[in-house]
Amino acid sequence: MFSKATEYALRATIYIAQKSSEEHKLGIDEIANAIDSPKSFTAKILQVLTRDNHIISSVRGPNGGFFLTQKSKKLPARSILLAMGDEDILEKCVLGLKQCSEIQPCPMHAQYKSIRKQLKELFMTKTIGQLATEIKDGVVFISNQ
Amino acid sequence: MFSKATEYALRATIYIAQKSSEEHKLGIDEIANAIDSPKSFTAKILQVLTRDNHIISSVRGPNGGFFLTQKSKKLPARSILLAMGDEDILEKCVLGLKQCSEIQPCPMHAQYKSIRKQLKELFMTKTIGQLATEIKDGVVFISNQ
DNA sequence: ACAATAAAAGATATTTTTGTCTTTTATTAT
DNA sequence: ATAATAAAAGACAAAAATATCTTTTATTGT
Repeated sequence: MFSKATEYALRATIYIAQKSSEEHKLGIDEIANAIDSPKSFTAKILQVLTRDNHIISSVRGPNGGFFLTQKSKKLPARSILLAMGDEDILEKCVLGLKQCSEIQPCPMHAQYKSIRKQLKELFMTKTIGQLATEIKDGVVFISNQ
Repeated sequence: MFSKATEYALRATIYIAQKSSEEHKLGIDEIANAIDSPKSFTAKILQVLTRDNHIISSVRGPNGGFFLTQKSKKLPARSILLAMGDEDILEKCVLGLKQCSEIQPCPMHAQYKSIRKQLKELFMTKTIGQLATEIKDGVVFISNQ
């Protein structure tokens, strides 16, 4: 569905949203470990989300780390896909046809459009904070062991 | 959603199903041109579908080419995904978690499982022949121009 | 038999994705 | 000020995906 980078971005952001605050920031070691992702690669991804997209916040030095502002927690999950350049799936034709549309539908269009719409709806309505809360509610912990 | 290879595989197979018969086979040039894919790369993909998976049939030499048997037209679109090793999307967690399930759901599981189910249903019920017929019915032609 | 045709097979190239490692910069506590 | 800490930045490496090109093999019509 998504690239590894986008998967890590989603998992990391949700994890940070759940565990961090402005007073308690998270280090890259803890994050990468918790979401089962390669540390250095994850650091690069967090850089993109932090520096280029301001979805995640960070400070350097002792007691530094990553955290999410309340404002960021209100962002839809889709904003992570946009930041990672991986939002095509919410828009594009299943068969990869450029001109696929209501007027020139591909053979799967009629049935697929509803699925794509639901997927888009999911990523547009669910906020990062909501996703983090669903973990807090005790349902599950992000880990891949 | 799918890899380029899988997109080409789906488009090519549907195109061959629509245009070919045991009496009228299609050459790689026509196919690659019609579905807007790189010729040699498409040839490799057709090899996989032909030699390894027997979804497409082929004969060499003059009047040779690719075609689909009636039996193959009854295969579900999913069989192409399986052949291309790209069926993960019908099974896996959106966030890429290995243990995501009803018991250990990821924060998106509750809503995503319905979408994934519909996608799987689509690829399991729609046959290659049905997809080809939807084009024949005059709705659209596969091309990316 | 022979030439022409078209897929099969094999080798190679390019690009993208994924991943690692080292150095630098900012921040903090002592 | 200085040392310790932790992210930022940059260079590099490996793997996978995408794509191209050449040679071989099977088949057919003459």
